[in-house]
Amino acid sequence: MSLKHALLGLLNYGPMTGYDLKSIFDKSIVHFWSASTSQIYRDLGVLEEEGLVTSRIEPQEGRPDKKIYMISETGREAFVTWLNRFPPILESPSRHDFLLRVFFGSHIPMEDLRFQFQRFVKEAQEMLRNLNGIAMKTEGVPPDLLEREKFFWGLTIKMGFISLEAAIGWAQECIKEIDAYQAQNLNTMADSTSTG
Amino acid sequence: MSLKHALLGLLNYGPMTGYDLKSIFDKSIVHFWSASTSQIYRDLGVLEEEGLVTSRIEPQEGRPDKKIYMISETGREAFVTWLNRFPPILESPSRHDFLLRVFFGSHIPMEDLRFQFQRFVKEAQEMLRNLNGIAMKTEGVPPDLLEREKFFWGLTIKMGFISLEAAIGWAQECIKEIDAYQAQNLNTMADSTSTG
DNA sequence: GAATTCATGTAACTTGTTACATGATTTA
DNA sequence: TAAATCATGTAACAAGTTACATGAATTC
Repeated sequence: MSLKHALLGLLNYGPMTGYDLKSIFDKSIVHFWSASTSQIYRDLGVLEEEGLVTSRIEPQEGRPDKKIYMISETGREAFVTWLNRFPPILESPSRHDFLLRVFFGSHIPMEDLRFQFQRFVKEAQEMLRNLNGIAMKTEGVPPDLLEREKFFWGLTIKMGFISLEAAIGWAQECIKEIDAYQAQNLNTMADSTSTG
Repeated sequence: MSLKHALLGLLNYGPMTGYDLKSIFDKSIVHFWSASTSQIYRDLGVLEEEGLVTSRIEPQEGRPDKKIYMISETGREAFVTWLNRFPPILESPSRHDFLLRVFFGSHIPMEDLRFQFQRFVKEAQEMLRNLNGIAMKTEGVPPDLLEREKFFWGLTIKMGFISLEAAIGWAQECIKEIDAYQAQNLNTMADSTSTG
């Protein structure tokens, strides 16, 4: 359900094409909700069928005609209803590919896992740098709303910082633990060699 | 793809039924990868069609017959291949319902959002307490492997701690920012009232 | 006597991914 | 002249959710 509501949420700022919505997504919401182009176009079609958005065609020359979507009154209501029903965080399904692989880490050489943690740290640090330069696309947003909107966007960006920093700390800690584990195993082996 | 590989990964510990797999999931992997019963049974069927697992029926009385799945050699290879190909973390799609709603927070009263942050803190603290008492289901795991396995499980649990703590810190910070924002707005209003 | 555990799924639906198709305009 | 931007999607497939169906045995 959330993608449709994210689209409705963005359409509150004003009429937009699927293309506009996609580019706004990729500059802001993508940090906590990703969507592909095909999904956006499909869901816009569904939203229109459901009467939550309306559209008009703006003819263009040399380019495909624009199909500009507007949120309807019903759409606004559906959006606010959704927004008022925060689900319990336990119910939000979590999927974390990297952790799943770490869980099964015993099936690959420890050095390979260590390498993956190092890569994780580098990639996360890179993401952190990008987050510093983040600029929400504000073209669609009426200037009088912008200041207030920025407050909420800032809260989500802050979460980006905090969780990336936490993830980096975790991965670095894991590397230390791997090193300690391997050092210990070397000692154990040396012991058993000398005593056996 | 990941759910199938998670199932293969668990089947490395020994033959199991769909029911067993589900209960192991719900005690360990669910913290970073969730799966429903129907999904597990379906994917087991697909894995069998693909030859990555085999199964045998164990008749029971008074209960449905057990269908016990075993990983095949091809399955083991597919699992290790998957495990060796960690994807870039940027490519792992992230979906965070709570953040999506915070992003659109301007559309509900600030007190309501504040309340949701408080609820978030409480729920996350509760999860943190549960994580303390976590016990990976180890019945299926051969004792000689257990110690080594625990090392990797420990790394994922540590991530649970760190990210929950980070999330709690973030939400508390957000509550402070909301209070500051509202105090500032009150002042501005008072100013404009006194001067206007 | 009620709830939980054990044990299997199917069916319908929604959501998300990947690959494909088209083509002018603008910028580097 | 190559790449990026603008602008639309469709089709096929994979993955995830929700609701339903069955029923004995065990534990509270």
